[in-house]
Amino acid sequence: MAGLQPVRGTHDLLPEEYRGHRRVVETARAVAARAGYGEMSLPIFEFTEVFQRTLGETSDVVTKEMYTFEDRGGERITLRPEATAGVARALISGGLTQDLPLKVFITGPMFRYERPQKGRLRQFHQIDIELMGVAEPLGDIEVIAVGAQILEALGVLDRTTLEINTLGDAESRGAYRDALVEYLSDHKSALSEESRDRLDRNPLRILDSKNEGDRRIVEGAPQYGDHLNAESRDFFGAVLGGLDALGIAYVQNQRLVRGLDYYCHTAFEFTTTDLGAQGAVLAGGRYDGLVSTMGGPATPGVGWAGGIERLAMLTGAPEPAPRPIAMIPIGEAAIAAALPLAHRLRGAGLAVDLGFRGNLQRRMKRANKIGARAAVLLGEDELAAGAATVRDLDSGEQEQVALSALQDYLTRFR
RNA sequence: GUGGGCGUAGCUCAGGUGGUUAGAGCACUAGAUUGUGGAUCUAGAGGCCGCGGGUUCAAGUCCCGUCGCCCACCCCA
Repeated sequence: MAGLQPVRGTHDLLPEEYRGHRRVVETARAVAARAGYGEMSLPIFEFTEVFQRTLGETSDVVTKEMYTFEDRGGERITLRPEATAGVARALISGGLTQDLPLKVFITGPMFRYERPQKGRLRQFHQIDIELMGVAEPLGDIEVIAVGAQILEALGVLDRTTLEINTLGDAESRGAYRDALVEYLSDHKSALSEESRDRLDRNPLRILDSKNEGDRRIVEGAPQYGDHLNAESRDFFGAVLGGLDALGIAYVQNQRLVRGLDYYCHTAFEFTTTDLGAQGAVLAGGRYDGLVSTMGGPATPGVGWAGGIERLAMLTGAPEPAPRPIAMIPIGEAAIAAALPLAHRLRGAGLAVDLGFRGNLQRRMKRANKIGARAAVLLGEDELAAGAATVRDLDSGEQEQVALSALQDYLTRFR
């Protein structure tokens, strides 16, 4: 069976599986639209710097997961690993800073060069909303609330836990970072190799370590909460207060740190234990520094991304496809007549299947196989009478219907 | 990048300690049934047993390598 294979970590989405994806996307799109988030589409590749600068030179995504290549003009191009940086770039290059707040919904493929496993692919799909130009905690609350509402609409909210944390503002983050580095340096020899490596480059990530020894050391580490300045504490308090007011349950998790460098203040993740090791199903946070690090005017932002594959797995079997009506001509004359008839009925909004070959029995079998709701039999007798025999494939009952009344009659099978 | 498991028909899988024409179920095609589907029966088609090398009189089976898939670490959506 060697030969043609899909590229590792990519996946064909056949119609049945794709219905599950569509349900996620359509639900999210509708919920987001009600909150005023309009859908936009972005290029799936950008200049490499767009991601390199914004995601942070030390993040895993940038250091080892980007699909980067040189195009024919010698430009360094990267397939987008996430959507937020692209929105920020569009905001700046498209002059949208004059029209804030910007509220957008995005969906499409993302690319990360990782080792595939359950719920993790190299080409995967996300839904994503971004709110830019709002510095108030009300923005964080709305964005999280929309996420929760989408999960609710998908029927999976009660299978997730909202974990939330604050990274504070730049001042708090700096103060905490200093305290953390001081503490960890005292235990440096006991840290795992990887964590020792992170001590200089990205110490906050050590809090996230799953290494046994590291975890024990982290237990005694200074708490984030103790180093927040008053402003950051108030901000976080307001966010939590808003969630309380909306009845959105959450768990504070001081170890929740975002992998991408541009986050500040609120960080959150809706997680599940039902998908194996890849538990994050919808995650995001606030990124007030992003637009300015890209060279644009200081513009606050909040947003999240949700994994469509993971959400689709969680929602389970997709809804069955709508049941068509099978058009079954018998004989040459009927075949000639069936095509325009099917065309007209389709034009009127009915789902009509017309097979390409076969006798009556074959076509009936096919009708059954595709789950047709009814069969429209068209033979010599019917043609002569200007009618068709319509058979209800569930009950087995059938009756003759004049062609002029056929369209009306068939609507009962929708 | 690191570990573990697995690669046999379109799909799900059998094929003790090597032994000659490689099997089943589902799906597919045809017929039983020339204007009536689902059920049943009959027949048929479908395999470089992932790939390459090695051991052997003999390899789907044992050994080495390689590629791929899955799961986990890591990271995240």
